[in-house]
Formats: sequence, structure tokens, C-alpha cells
Amino acid sequence: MLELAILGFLYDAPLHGYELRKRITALTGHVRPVAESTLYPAIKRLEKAGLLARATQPGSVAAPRHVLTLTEEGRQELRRRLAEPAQRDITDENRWFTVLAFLRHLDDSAAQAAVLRRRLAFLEEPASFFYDGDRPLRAEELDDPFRRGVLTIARATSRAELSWLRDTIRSLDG
Amino acid sequence: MLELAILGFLYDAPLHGYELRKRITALTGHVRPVAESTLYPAIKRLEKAGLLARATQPGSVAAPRHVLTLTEEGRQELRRRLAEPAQRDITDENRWFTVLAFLRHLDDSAAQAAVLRRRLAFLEEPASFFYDGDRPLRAEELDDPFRRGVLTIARATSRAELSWLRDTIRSLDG
DNA sequence: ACGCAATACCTCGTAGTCGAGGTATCCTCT
DNA sequence: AGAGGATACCTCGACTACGAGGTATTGCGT
Repeated sequence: MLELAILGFLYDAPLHGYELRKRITALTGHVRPVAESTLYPAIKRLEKAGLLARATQPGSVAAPRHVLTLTEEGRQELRRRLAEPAQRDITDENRWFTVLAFLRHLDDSAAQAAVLRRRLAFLEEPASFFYDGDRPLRAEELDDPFRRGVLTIARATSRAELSWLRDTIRSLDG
Repeated sequence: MLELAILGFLYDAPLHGYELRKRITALTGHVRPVAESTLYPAIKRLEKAGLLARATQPGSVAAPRHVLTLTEEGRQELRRRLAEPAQRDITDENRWFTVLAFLRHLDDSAAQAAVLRRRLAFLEEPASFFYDGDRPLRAEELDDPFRRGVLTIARATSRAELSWLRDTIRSLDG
């Protein structure tokens, strides 16, 4: 998820690590903060894998900056990760939002629609958080107000997302 | 999050690992599956920390079961984790839902309301996923349909959750 | 002159997570 | 009789992530 965000932000323009960190913090930081000690090793991983290159620039403000640029492999890798997300990236909302934030970088609208359809299929599966044996429980059947809240919130999200997905898939297809 | 779920399920009744796994899979598995190789070490950690005890029972169906029971420290620890969740548990929806799933185990309704108020405060902060400099962008200002989707969905979730939170806090206070 | 915040990057140890694989029992279907 | 699936638990190596801490520069306020 972090690597996807790095690739996604660099796809638009070269950035140095510190700026990248600010963008990632803005994107997902209020929900899931990213420590510097997670970001810098991730950058090194991607560099080692040949997905990005760094150019040291004398510090415009303070310490020397390492300007990071995606290589052609890096650009391909982003498109590949967007076109074929892991199942995790489809089901986990945090990861899914990261995919959505960069999905415009897929230039093929059929490929974009295919990704949205995977999320649609996931949301259309009958799933609950709470079961009576194998039978999913509805909010109304729960005594616990907090568990009822979970289902109420999840249902509202699901409804909003389903209608957005259907609209967007229709407009990508048409 | 995993440890919280283990403590939460065992708070109600002793279970063996395999059954615990099924319950956790039902609770959060459709979003974020839990591998066995994550669960069993987690059980051992909790056992080593004195939060749970295991009793080997001759296998009723197959291999011998290790029935897991919370110790008094374990029960206290669950209540402590529920009463004072880490900020992560408040902001990350996956973790938050796990807190909610077991919040009924806090016997003090004022303490329950305090936890809900932390979530309320978090949701009431103005935050977006996308910024123009420091200014949070609204869905209408975005050209990108996918990013617009992120904001649309997040806004629907937030609205549903805020109204549920306010209602529930009111009924806990009253 | 001094401290402090912001910029910018880094290392280290620890801990959590995962996939792949292993072991063994019992039951059902063929 | 044998295969396969469910039950039930485990190890191992690799990777990712985190907090704590470190380094160095620039600029602002007092």
C-alpha cells in the first residue's frame, strides 16, 4: 500500500522523500500514519528493484535532497499493480482507497472498469461481521448497540459505494 | 487488532484456537484475512504474557484441542484496551470496528461513551484525502472520477457514523 | 547569542505478519 | 481400501512496519 502510494505520486512528478512523506500523510495519514522509518526503507527497496532513481540535489532549504524519479520499469510496475491489484487491495478499504487515488494512471478505461468490477463483485457478496452459525445477522437482530453500529455504518458505506461503482462503471463503458 | 479480537472472543467463553480462527475470520476475514501462522504465534504471545491459559483436551473430533481461557489479567487487559484504545484503533476503520465489536464488555456506560467521543472528535476534524496546498478539496472540485469516488464514499460513511455516534452517545448518557 | 522549529535524511532493534510447508487424526464418499 | 476433506496445531524464513534515536542545515524569534 505504501509502495503503491510512492509509485503513484512519483508517476505525476519527481519528488524528494520529505515531500513524498507530506503527500502520503495527506492521503492516508489521518487514518494510518506513515513513520519516516517506514518510508525511507521503502524508497530504498523500490530503488534497489530498479523502479525509481535518485538524483542528489544541493539542499535548497536545508539538507541535500534526493529527488526521486520513476524509471520506465517503475511506471510499468505502477500500471501493473493498478491493473491487477492483490485481493487485499480490493477488500481492505485503506488499500482500496489508495488504488482509487491513482487509478487514473491506467490509461485504458476498460482496465479501470475491470478493477471497479472486482470491487463491485466483492461488495455484492453477502457478508456480515456477525453470524448465527452460518447465517449472517442483520443489524435489527443484534442486541448489542455497538455491533449494531458496525452493521449500520458498513451498510451505509456499502450502499454509497455500490451506487458510485455502478454509475462510474456505466460511464466508463459508455 | 488481532490480539484485541482474541481477548474479546475469549471474554465470553473459552475456545480453542481453531474455533477462534473461524470467529475472527467471520468478524474481519472478508476484509482482512488472518493467516493461521499469525494467529497461533499471537496466542502464544498472550499466553506468555499471562493473559490466557491453555488446557489440553483430548481431541473430540481430531487432533487434541488447546482450550484457551482468559486469566483475570487477561480480562483486565481487555477492559483496559477497550477503555484506552491507541489512536490507531480510533482512526483506522478496521481497528475501530474491532473495538466496537467488543465494547459491550466495558461495564461502565460512561467509559463506553468516552470511547465513542474520541471517535466523534476524530470524525469532526476537517480532513480530506486530497489537498490543494493546505486547503482540503471537496469532491466537486476534483476532475478525477476515482478520487471523487473516494471522497463521496468517505463522506457517506462519515455522515452515517456521525449520526449513529451522536444517537448512541445520547442514549448512553441519558 | 541562543534556542527552537522546520527541513531532510538515516540507522537500529524489535515485533508483527505472511506464505509455504509440515504433522496427525477422524469422517465420508466412492 | 483408498482418497480427500475437515479438524487441529505447529515451524520456518522473509518481509514489512514501528518507535526511538541520530545527524546536519537553515531561518525565525527573543
